Amino acid sequence: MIYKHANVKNSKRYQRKVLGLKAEVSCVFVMDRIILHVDLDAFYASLEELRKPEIRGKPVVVCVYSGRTEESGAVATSNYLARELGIRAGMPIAYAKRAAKGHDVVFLPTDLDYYRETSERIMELLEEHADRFQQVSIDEAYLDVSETCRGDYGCAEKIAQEIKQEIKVQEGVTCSVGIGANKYVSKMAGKRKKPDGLTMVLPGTEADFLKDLPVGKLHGIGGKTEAELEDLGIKTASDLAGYSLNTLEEKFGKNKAKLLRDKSLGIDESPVEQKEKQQLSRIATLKQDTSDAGEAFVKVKELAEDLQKRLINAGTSFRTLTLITINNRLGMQTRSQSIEASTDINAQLPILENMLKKFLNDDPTPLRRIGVKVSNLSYRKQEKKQKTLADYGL
DNA sequence: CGACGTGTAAC
DNA sequence: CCTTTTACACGTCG
Repeated sequence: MIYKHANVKNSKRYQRKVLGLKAEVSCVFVMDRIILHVDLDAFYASLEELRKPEIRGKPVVVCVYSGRTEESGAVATSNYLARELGIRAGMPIAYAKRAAKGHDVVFLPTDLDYYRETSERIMELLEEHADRFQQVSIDEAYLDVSETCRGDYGCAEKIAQEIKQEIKVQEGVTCSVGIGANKYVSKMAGKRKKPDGLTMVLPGTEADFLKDLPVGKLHGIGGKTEAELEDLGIKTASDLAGYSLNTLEEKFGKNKAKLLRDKSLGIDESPVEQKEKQQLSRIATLKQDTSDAGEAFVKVKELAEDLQKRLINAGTSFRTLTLITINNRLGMQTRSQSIEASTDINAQLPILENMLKKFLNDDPTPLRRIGVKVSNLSYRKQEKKQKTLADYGL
């Protein structure tokens, strides 16, 4: 038995089977996969409630303060009570305060170290239940249980229940789990019931499960694409599924058209695998807008310092350096330059300084935010080292 | 093709 | 008057 995307050579089950079959190797069975998506519910807010019993039962809003004024910044996560007031992730804090007026809402700053620490323990716990594992963010992961469950969705459901129970008991937080035949379907399944949900989409029922969803709710389709689809009269997943592929290709190009069609039907072949980071970046809001290169460069040096630490932790060199600027009208621009592989950003500071000067010369619109990115990374091959924070870049 | 800049999307 | 970090696709240029 061979599983799609299974590491065939290392699979004991495969070796047994092949050795047993000997001559029959040319006949290959491809087993459908079973994937779990686990999403920790309102993670930051839940952790704050966990350690601050006095705020439980209240709307809680965890914020990223930019430091510009007392209240400027955005919402990182809100708990479900706050969401009832319309307070959502990404919303400017000023708007959230307006929505909170007259209610007993708790506003807190993020404590990323605390969240990361807890996340790391939970991810380790999750990984133990998976044949293949992929952490996608601080609060989300995919688990491939194809080999363990061998097509048995009851088995997958049992694993999901165990996971939910363990996380609840050991860490005191809830999660929502989606189960499906691929990553995309498991993700969409998990969204169906939150918080503390468990939703399974059996193979063959994907299109039916998705059919009434507005296209903007499909993972990977955002506001822009939603608007373009709307122009074609496409509102729901089933509209999209029934739409002429030719016409989609004319509007979106072959690749994106295929992607859209797949999303409408619940098709996704991408494997569950932990990927190496391809870029590292830091961006920050300036205390005040400036078109003075010297002033902005002070911040660049700070950010570079920080990136340098992460670079060393990750054990990688970079070949491309990018200066990111966001002006006071919130337009983003980038200037990048490729160099000989380097492991030391500080040695490349003059390059950043030049890019910044040149940039402000061409366009002196005052900058609001500034950032640095390194990409084109190559990892030093390393002896099997301990799994550390840096491994997942959290 | 590689380098560079932008746009979209998700967290 | 609005965060941060990452991925990836696409257009363009030389």
